[in-house]
Amino acid sequence: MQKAAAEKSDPIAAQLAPVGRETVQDRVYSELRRALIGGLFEPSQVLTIRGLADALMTSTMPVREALGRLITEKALEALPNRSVRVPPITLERMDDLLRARILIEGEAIALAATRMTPKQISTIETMLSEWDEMRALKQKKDVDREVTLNQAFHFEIYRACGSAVLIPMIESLWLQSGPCIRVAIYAFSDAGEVDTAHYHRTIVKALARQDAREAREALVADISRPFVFLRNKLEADSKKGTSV
Amino acid sequence: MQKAAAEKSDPIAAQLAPVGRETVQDRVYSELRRALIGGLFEPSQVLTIRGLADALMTSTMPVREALGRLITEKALEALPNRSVRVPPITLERMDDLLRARILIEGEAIALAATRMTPKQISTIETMLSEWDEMRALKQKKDVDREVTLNQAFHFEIYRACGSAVLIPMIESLWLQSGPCIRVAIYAFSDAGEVDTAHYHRTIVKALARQDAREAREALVADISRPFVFLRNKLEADSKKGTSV
DNA sequence: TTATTTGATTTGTGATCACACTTGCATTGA
DNA sequence: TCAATGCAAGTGTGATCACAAATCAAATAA
Repeated sequence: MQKAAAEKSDPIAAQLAPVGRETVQDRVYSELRRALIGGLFEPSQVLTIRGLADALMTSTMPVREALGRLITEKALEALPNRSVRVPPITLERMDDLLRARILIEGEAIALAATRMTPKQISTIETMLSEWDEMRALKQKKDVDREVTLNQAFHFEIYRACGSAVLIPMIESLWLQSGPCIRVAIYAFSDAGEVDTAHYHRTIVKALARQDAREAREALVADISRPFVFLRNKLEADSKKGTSV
Repeated sequence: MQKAAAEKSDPIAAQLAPVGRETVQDRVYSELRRALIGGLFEPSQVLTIRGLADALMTSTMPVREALGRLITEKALEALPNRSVRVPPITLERMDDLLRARILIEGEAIALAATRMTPKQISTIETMLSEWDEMRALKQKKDVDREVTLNQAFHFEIYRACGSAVLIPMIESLWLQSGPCIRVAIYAFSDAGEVDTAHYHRTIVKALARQDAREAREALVADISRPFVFLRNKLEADSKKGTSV
């Protein structure tokens, strides 16, 4: 067992090649998670185990376990028929989600404000310029990249709060609001330009000053935007037609 | 298909006998959940799929899916060996859990304070007297019943907050702090009597007055107790012996 | 034409099997 | 005596199968 001997004598190499290999189940779970946060599935869409298994080139086994996990996180919904779908959007649910996000992400950024290192601050400052880059070549909106960049920015901050309890809850909330957000972003592009970078800049300034109160307020403004926008849109739509 | 016809013509009966039967997986999941919240497993205990399957008289399939779900909720922990255990108790984790619980359960009870109906208030008032009953025959402390009653009291309140997002998060937090709580309750009984009913009575009074602020403060006092108690105990223990 | 029924297909669930990896213990060697 | 080696039991993971329930479609009856 030369490999084990090498790991024992060289703990650094052991860390570089961690013993825990990635399972198929984890890959499927991450894949579905990414798709949900990015809003690649649309609300009320029904997912089948065999369908996903074919799409992900694996058997049904890893898929059903991943689906079960996503259901417990309320990222998916189990219908009484035993079929699973991505939860539909309702006004009540949106308000509920936004309130929870304000509460928890607000607390996380307040904690982060007092704990972020200069290095971490400069990391999120660098991210700001990426928005400018993206705006420079704004011939076509790259929604995927917007979502990814926005997510990276927020979680870089949340990670700094140092709470192993809050962060998974925030991930769960993003998972649940993913479908709504994607719809809202598409609605944004119809309604003209909206400057996410401006909101993020305000957040960075507050964090640089270690001003927890300002940071929280700026964050609330940032995450509220898509929700209030989508809410207005849905209410306008329901006025025009009686049906949803 | 007379059954389908009956359901279609009688939607009430359909609700009384919901089509979704309980699966074995759900039963296993609930069982493990209950055991964890009740603290029947001790911290750092390793659980095996086949062992649980035998204990629950089923095959490995429902167990592995239930374990996967509990791992995503951070109620259990996946070690790099691929074995799963109930997470060990650390001071950092306890503080982290308590802060999150104060934040979220505090918000839930504040919402509930403005929404609870007189009927709901009287329900939790009834629960208070059960504590007195239990204290009457206090020859032996019935920890299981204490845990169950405490849980029923709190969730009767949380349900009234009307948030489909906050309640699952609270359940997840209870799942995570279950093992700690059990340890703390046993420590309580060593340290003499502690009057849970007194704290609950204060909460009920505040809720009856629809005083959200008072209710939140009383709740914080209630849920903080086992944590600060256990914290003191752990710190005292670590002073006596260098090892944990 | 419309509503009902019947049959075929699809789908989720649970059990079992095969494989790879880990763990623990006994044997062997220095 | 002690460390290293090798074997055996145990464990998690993924695939496949069997079965029951649900869904859909065509065919039949009113």
